[in-house]
Amino acid sequence: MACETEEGKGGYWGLAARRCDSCKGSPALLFCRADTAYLCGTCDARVHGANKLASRHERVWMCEVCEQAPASVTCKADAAALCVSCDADIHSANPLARRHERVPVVAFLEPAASALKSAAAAAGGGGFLFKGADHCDEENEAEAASWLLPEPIPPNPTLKVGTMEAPELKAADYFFSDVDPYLDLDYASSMDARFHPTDSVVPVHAKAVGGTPPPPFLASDGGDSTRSKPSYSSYTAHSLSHSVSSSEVGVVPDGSCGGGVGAMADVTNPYGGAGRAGNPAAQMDREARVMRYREKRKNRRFEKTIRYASRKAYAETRPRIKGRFAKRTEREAEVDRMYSAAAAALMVDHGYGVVPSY
DNA sequence: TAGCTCTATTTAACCACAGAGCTTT
DNA sequence: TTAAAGCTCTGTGGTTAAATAGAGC
Repeated sequence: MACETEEGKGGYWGLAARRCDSCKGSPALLFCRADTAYLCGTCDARVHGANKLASRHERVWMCEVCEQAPASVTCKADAAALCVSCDADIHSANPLARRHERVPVVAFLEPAASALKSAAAAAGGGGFLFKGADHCDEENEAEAASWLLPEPIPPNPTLKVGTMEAPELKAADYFFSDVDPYLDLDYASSMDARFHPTDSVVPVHAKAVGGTPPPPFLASDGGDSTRSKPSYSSYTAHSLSHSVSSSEVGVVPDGSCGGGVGAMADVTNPYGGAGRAGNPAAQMDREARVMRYREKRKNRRFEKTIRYASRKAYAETRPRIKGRFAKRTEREAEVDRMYSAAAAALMVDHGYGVVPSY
């Protein structure tokens, strides 16, 4: 799948990617600091493979968002290399984005293709670079991208998957490697509805801290909190998810689309609306929505999360018959009540306060 | 190559009940 | 306007039947 299209169409959203300073034809893939030049993969290999001195030129990837400037930081949460401008724009958008851990981009000396492979390996195969090598992902991305592209783009029969010398790969495989086939740009509203804040916390915890949200569980590896998995903490998972959704909605309104229905309608008809692709406002809106979607996708969790720890506790202690919940017998209920009363009294005696009766 | 059988894997439904949230008084 | 009572709905986990996929003949 190639996002890059015929000459003149340029990069995504109609924003032309910066052209290679050498061949003037292909989109620039990287920036050579020594030469102060933007180069495509082919020209990079040619220029920096010419001699030993040239091969020691430090190069950095282009910004994955604007494709106009060299990347200056790598955002771990977004798994994307960003230029100064895009970094500022994106990470000042909302509180969650501001928490993204970013590290200065590391220049590389090896040829672009090798650097890509290294980056892909470093990302554990799931990184933002070189994902086009995965055929299944490529198909899914193709489908997803087909929903997003402002205009239908015929597949490029000359493009081979994983052929890194094809600079066209960059725009598609780098940028859309994050696009989920289950594209749902209206995800925020639906999730907001589903996880209403008033129903998203374990009540006991919320009360215990007097309304102040407990600190989120951090990843055991000490990594950045934006990507950490909560360990048995429904509060963390859902309060975080909600904050993402609500903040995104606040930052990037759907504009003229008029809410969820409109947004979805726009997605389902990406080619609709004559002249939309050429409408800067529409493009910006589209860009914002895709960015919002990517942000959500980064925080999406597929593992089961527990919203109510107390209910989990009840469920685990509840009698079952062939896996199904069974009614407690009167005797069991009586024992349970006695135990609960005794436990409550014990806790009161020790100053723990009264716990909800089982 | 199509059709059938068998095996392995995945998915969804079922159950009772505590508690949140809403409505009524 | 506030508080209390009553009602409705949600979420929780282990088991199992049903559905699906794959292999072999």
